[in-house]
Amino acid sequence: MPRIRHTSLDCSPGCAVEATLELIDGKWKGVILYHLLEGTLRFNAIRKRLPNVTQRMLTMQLRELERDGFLLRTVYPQVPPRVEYSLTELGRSLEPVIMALKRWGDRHTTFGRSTAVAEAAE
Amino acid sequence: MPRIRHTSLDCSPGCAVEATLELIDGKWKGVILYHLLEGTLRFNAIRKRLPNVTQRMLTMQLRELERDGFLLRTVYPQVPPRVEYSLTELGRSLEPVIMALKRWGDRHTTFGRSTAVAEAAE
DNA sequence: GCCCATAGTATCGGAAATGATACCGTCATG
DNA sequence: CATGACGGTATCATTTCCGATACTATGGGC
Repeated sequence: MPRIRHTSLDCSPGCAVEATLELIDGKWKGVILYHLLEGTLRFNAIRKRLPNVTQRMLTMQLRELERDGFLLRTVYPQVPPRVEYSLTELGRSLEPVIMALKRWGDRHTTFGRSTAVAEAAE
Repeated sequence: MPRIRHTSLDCSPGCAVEATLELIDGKWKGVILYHLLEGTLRFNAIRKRLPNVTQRMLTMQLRELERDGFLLRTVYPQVPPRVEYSLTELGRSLEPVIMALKRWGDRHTTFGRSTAVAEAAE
């Protein structure tokens, strides 16, 4: 069952904030989008970057992202199968959002400390 | 019960993205932060801006935001009580994130269409 | 004496999100 | 003939989130 879409127009300007959040919410979507910003990736390639995601969850998140128009799923009819995921224009339009999230995380969470070094060298 | 904090350092650079998302996730936090960017607000003032939030949920979200250091809760010992919420420095540091979310929402969701007009007039 | 305003708590329950585990098809390789 | 790679499904259990509703304290005004 898909998550509740933003159907009720009952809120103030801040609503756009929640609307966006809803779309990229879901435990793994943020990171998935982040990694796809760097280019096309195969299913297992994404999996390797997300050590704790289960196959099921990854599939689900990818399908939702596809449904929302953020990414394109290309199946090559080979054996073993080959499936590639890449961002659409709409997906790439999220870059400022993703990068804002990452930048904040780098500066203000314990996660960021490691990569903050690399970024400081910019 | 508080939500799971980011305790496991098991992920790649994209992790900062998720870490940030986790902090501002929770159905109302985004909008709350957005409204508080404009200044201090009392409990019921926030409530009026979020027509669909229940008292319980609003309290919970505010407490989590306070716990995470994003806002300050000031109680004035009066009757009837008066409680004011304002952003901390850390809270204000989220402004780029919130605004990126809002901007994207304004441009790409049906929510945005109305406020997009006002923004276009800038 | 009763009601109102403010800012909450307490309790219950249902729905949604996530996790664990097992299974599937096909071809190439050993 | 068995095994492994790839990209999944199916099923079940659990965790977490969220909503509805009722209840609370206190002082002032009627």
